[in-house]
Amino acid sequence: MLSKKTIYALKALIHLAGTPIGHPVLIADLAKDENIPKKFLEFILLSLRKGGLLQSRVGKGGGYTLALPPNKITIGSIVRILEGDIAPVQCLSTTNYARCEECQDEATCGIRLTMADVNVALSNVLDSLTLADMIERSAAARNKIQNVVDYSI
Amino acid sequence: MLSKKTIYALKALIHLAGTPIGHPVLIADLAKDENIPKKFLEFILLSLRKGGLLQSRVGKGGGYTLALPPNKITIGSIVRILEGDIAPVQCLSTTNYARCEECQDEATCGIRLTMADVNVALSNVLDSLTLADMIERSAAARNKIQNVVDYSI
DNA sequence: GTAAAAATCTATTATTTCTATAGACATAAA
DNA sequence: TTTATGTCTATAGAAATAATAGATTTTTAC
Repeated sequence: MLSKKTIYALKALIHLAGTPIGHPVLIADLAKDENIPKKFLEFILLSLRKGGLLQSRVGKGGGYTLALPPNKITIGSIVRILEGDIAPVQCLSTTNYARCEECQDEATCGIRLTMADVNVALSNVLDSLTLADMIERSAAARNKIQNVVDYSI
Repeated sequence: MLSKKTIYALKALIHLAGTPIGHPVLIADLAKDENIPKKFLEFILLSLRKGGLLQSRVGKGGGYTLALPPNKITIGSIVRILEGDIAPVQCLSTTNYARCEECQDEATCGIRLTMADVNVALSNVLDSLTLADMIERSAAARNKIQNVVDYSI
């Protein structure tokens, strides 16, 4: 289950993707528009910037913008930055590996060997989806509803 | 990331799968053999029993046994019992649905529409893997190592 | 060069979830 | 009727998540 932090990040990124290029968005505005606690959002945006997904400018006229086009920002990269990892067990993590206290021998641990499949499946789907997909799907759903409404009138 | 509770459950189930049919295992023995805090394990086994994966008998000669053959116990069912759910957002959960406070309209929420794909991928892999797979893979890995050792002598 | 606008940093608190423990209770077998 | 066992209720401790506060630095514009 994704944490609130990650959901906030996704909402913020979707918002930023919808603003014209060259127009930085203020933390305060983003917080107000998306109903995210401002100080918490500060921390989230900073993480995303350090993770390479956002650019920021300090001072008057500053704010946040995407560092990449939306179709180059994968959901996987977002989740990895905010949740620390994707792997179902830490002994499978590449970015955050730790030996599992619970098993004697990693090489023959059935849990690990099986969770490796889960890890691959999850990584594949998360890395194949992008911010652009999120926006497209939302728009497509809105269009569909709009058409149904038009017909029914 | 799976909680310790779920890892403990997997270890316990693997252990139970390895004991002869008709021989219930005591909580105390399981706790000792697998290095799981006894009281915590009690709670876990009870959850698994209520979830239909284990059978128990009270009193002398009692203990726990699997309620199903290992190839009928999916990893998905285990995770659902211990973690409550698999869905990445609660508004996609079938067993534990809750409306998400963060979105105005579920039908057009880009996060939800995208996470639906993740949910399907995750469910598919978790429901395709079973306790028997865990055991087989562990055995296969042990065999492989054994053979390598034999050759090298 | 000074004032205002903005992000950034450090620290702390509050809340929730996860992990673990204790003790009383119920059930079944010998 | 005693002993062995799982079951239940309650609670405590630890860790992670969510949120807040205030001081600091950077940049622009006047």
